[in-house]
Amino acid sequence: MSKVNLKDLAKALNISVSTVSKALRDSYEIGDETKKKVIAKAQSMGYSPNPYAGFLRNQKSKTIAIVLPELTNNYFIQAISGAEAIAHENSYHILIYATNDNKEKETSILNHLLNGRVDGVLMSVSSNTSQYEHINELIQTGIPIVFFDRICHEIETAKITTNDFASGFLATEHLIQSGCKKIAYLSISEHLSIDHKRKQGYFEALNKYDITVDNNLIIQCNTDEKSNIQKIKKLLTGADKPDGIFASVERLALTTYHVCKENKISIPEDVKIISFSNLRTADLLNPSLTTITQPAFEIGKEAAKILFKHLSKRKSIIPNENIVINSELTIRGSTNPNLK
Amino acid sequence: MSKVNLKDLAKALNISVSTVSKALRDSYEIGDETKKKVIAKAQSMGYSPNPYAGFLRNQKSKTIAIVLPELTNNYFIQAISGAEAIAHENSYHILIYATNDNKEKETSILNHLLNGRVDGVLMSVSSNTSQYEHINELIQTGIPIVFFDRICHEIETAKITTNDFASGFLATEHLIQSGCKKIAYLSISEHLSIDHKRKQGYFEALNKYDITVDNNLIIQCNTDEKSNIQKIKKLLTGADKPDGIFASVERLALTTYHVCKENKISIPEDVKIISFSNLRTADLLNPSLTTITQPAFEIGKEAAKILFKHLSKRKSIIPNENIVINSELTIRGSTNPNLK
DNA sequence: TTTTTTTACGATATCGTTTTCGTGTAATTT
DNA sequence: AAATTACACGAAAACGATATCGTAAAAAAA
Repeated sequence: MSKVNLKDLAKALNISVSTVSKALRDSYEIGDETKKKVIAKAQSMGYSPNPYAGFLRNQKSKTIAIVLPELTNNYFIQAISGAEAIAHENSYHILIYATNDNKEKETSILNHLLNGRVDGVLMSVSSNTSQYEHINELIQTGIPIVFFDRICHEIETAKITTNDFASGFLATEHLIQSGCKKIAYLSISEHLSIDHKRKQGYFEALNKYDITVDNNLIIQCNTDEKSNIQKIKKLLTGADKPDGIFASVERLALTTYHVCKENKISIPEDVKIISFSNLRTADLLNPSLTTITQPAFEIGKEAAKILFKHLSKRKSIIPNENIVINSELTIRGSTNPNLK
Repeated sequence: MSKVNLKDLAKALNISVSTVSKALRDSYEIGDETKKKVIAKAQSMGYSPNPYAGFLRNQKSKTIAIVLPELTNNYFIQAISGAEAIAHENSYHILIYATNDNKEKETSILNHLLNGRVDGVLMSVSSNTSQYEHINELIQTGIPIVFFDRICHEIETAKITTNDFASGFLATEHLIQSGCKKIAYLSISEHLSIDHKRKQGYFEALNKYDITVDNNLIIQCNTDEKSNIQKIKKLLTGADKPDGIFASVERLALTTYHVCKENKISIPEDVKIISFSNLRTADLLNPSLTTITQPAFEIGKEAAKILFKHLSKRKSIIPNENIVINSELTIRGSTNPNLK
């Protein structure tokens, strides 16, 4: 009913607060009989320790933050889900924050975390973040951070990614082997390392097959859906249209699908599409979408595991480490008419 | 760098801790000059108040919990996203918990919240929850709960839902008007009020058009995907197969799509499908899916707003209230071959 | 001038834990 | 019997911020 604290318990048992506390924490200083009595009473009175009092005392909050560009994104949600599973195993709590891909909000959120509200942070940076003082400040305060997916190379800590370069290469090579000669790349942001690596993979594949890079085929997209539609429409209805598209993220592939539908461009006949994606309905789309799928759940789990490993060691400095978990190519109808 | 507290600030300024505290909270007791000095120093030393100290003092954590059956669900994610927006406006923090649709985990999570870790809870109950002591206990501790979507009628508080009955009716009527004579209902759980209401709407529509209810067409599904596939396959390949399916939740519609694909059953020619769904790719599916879409983002916002309204009033008891935000029917290819 | 009020600040208790240290009793050693 | 050690517990000081109360000095009222 009303909240029971140690004092109430002590009064009910006619012993001191410190004895109750020690009994509940199974201290060697307390006799077995007393321990039993205390535990029984705690049970019957429904005692549950006030978390904040403990945090104040030990400076440990048993809480981590997950900071992400957006929530309505299949990849991030799966990653959160993986991290949640590990957090629950470790009796940790998760605070969640969305930056809306906005550096100001991101900075504001990190500043709110400076004061010890959380013991550690899992983070994917926003796509327009190119300076990192706000992140460094957090680390210098002694709050460890683990990056996943949209990482910061400039900061020394653990980073979990997928094999972006190799996957970018593979995706592009798959388009080439499917007969594409003119392949466009839909870029999400020039500031993001993942985008850069995927694009490098794309270049490498073009190079291997002696295809010259055409800068007009590299479309710089952003978070503004309408402008993306414009750009992709222009690309697909222009004079020099591509026969293959490699979308760096799921959202851009879906936009492309919409543009194609709108303009009666048929996939894969007119243009083949491949995309990084964690869409569960990829195989139900019209046509089904060929994807590079990241093991998002595993990536979330791994990031959380590394963070907890260091938290339990009371080491706030996480040494630099790059962990790569490979993505998988699944060929479907958007690159192969037989699988449509 | 290292964390600065009030004491450090006081020492640096050569004034007392209480003066610093009051100056920062803009108390009338403190002179303007002192205030300015304090604020400037706080800025320059990077002072940020320790949240837990304040919580201990005022018993307010500025944190709420969102407790959900699962995270990898479009509806819930949009709802979280809506709640997050409101929470951020109110400078509140969000703890997130997934019950995995498991009553034990749900109970364990709520028990962890009993001790004042959060000021309030937004919740969608797990589908196998039929007893509510764990929820009542939380409320009696003085922690208000607002339900959304999967609500508990038995508990007196605010509840946000969509017009489940009317939408169930509308969905079924749409199938009937599209020519269906034998309509199956895919139920998610017999314990859930949303399922019950949607089913009642289904009954009502059948009744209006003089179609007798056939219990063999009401398929009781659950969280086990494999068993659902079995049941739906049996339904669609059996002797008495339906020509229309109303899926109570998105997941079951997607399972049905998979079963149809696997067994060469064509939608909408062989069977028409309508479903409650918040899938962003509904119009890109093959065929595009006719949906009843809940305004999930709005529902999350509304739930959070109501909770915060009561939290600011310091009233821990939220009077019973049923708020309904209507869903929208979008007709697409799965019920209309022309829109395929 | 004396008294009252206002202004501006400091000392301190408090929130609920944990933990260090102290202490009285009983058990063991010399 | 005296001295030492172990045992079981209590008192009290933290953790950091806040709010109540008290009190000098200055200002206003008498």
